[in-house]
This record gives sequence, structure tokens and C-alpha cells, in this order.
Amino acid sequence: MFPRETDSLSLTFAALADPTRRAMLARLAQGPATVKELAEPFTLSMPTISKHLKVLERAGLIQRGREAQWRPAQLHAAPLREVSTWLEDYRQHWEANFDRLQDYLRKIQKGDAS
Amino acid sequence: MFPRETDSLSLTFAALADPTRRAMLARLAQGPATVKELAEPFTLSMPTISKHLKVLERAGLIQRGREAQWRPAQLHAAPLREVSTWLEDYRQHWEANFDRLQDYLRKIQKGDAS
DNA sequence: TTACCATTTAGCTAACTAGCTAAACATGTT
DNA sequence: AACATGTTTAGCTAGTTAGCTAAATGGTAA
Repeated sequence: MFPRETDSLSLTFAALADPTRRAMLARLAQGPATVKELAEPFTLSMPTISKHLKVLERAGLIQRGREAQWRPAQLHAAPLREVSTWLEDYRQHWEANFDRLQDYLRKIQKGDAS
Repeated sequence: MFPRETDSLSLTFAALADPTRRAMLARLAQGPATVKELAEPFTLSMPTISKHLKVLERAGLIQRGREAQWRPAQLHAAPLREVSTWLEDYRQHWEANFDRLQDYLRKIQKGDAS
């Protein structure tokens, strides 16, 4: 009904929410690759691969070049820094038994001294 | 056509790919809250809020309790640790001009000495 | 029991996504 | 010019998502 969210973080998270695309990024972390090279590990059709690349490109996670009939892709990790920054606010919540500590604090706050 | 991905990381990223849900997590980082409290900052209907909570719960990002007619939610940050671990492999790619360095390395590798 | 408050379920719509095949486009080779 | 290779576009289908309203459920309080 309403246009879907297009804020940068949402675009990035959505792009990362697919194992095929994450595998592509992992490959590109090793260096640039052509579409054919990126498609090689999968049983997907080329158009499907092409679409995945579009999603990554729209999220700013890859940049594409032109070399003869090839359209090499390379990783552009800047959006991942945003993700990392976002995550930092939650680090204390997952580190070192924090959840159990929280539970304890909540319990004593309710007056349960056991 | 095929069932959609259900691996843990994909579920987590998909849950995070929505600003409403991220705002809910930010609120829950301050402590548990009821559905009504979580809904308060938004103009969304209660059923819509309820659905967002389901998505967060399915991703394991929140846990829910029962207290009389309330169903309080609390943050469960464990899945975010997975995200953090996944991200680490890419840290070098976004840090300190790394992209520009990569460009330079690629250029000299192609024999362009300029 | 009735009323009220918090929350979820049912059922709908519009938009988006991931996949496909077939066809088109782009570039280099013969 | 014709061909081969790499990649994208067009157009389809099935399934998912985010929103809504109306109705049902669960629990407390009169």
C-alpha cells in the first residue's frame, strides 16, 4: 500500500538476509569477480544471479565495472560499517552472561529475594 | 516456488531490515515492555505491532512472558552476536581507507605504474 | 455476569521477492 | 557478416510481507 522502506540500513539488512547473496559477498571479499564466476557455486539461472547482484548493488555493497563483455563486481564494504555501528549499542546485551544478569536484576527488583 | 530461507542468520537479518522493528529493539534495550508500550511511538494498528513482534520472536531477538493480561517482551540479543561474528570477516574491508588501498593494489597489478 | 482493557487471530489487499524461460544486448573473434 | 560468449531485460508464477478492519480471546474489576 505504501512504498517500502528505503533507508540505508534497511536496504543493507534486507540484502544480507539471503544466503546466496552472503556467499557472493564472501567470494568478493577475496577479490573482484565476473558474474559467471559468482554464479559458479550455485545451481541458479543467470538472470537470477543478475537479480541478486542488483540487490547488492542497490544496497551499495558492491560496485560494478565494465571490461569488454564482462561486468566485474567488487565488494564495497562501507554499508557494513553502518551495520557494525548499529550493532555496537547491543554488544553489552549479548556479552558474558548479560542476559542471565538481566534476569537476576529483574528478579530482585520485583522483591523476590530468593 | 521453494520454501524461503530459514537459516538463523537470514532470519535475523530479515527481522532487522525494518525500521519499526529496529526501533522496537532499541526500546527493549532499555528494559522489558508491554505490546501497548512498544506500539506507543508508532501510528500502526495493534495487529500490525503484534505481527512485528512475531517476526522478532521468530528470529529469537525477543522473548515473551505472561503477566495477567500483558505479554511483556524482552530483548534477547544472542542472535546479534552471530551477526557480529559474521561481520568481523569484513571489518578490514571497511576500515581505514581499505577500499582505496584495494583500488591501488589492483591498479599496479594490472601494470599501470602511474 | 457484565464490562473493560490488552492482545491475538482471521481474512483481506497491495507490493515485493526469488525463481524460471526466452529473448535481447554487448563485445570480441573468425 | 556471422558467430560465440557474457550479461541483462521482459514477462511470467508462487510465496512472503506489511498494512488494514473486524472479531475473538484472556484476564481483571465492578
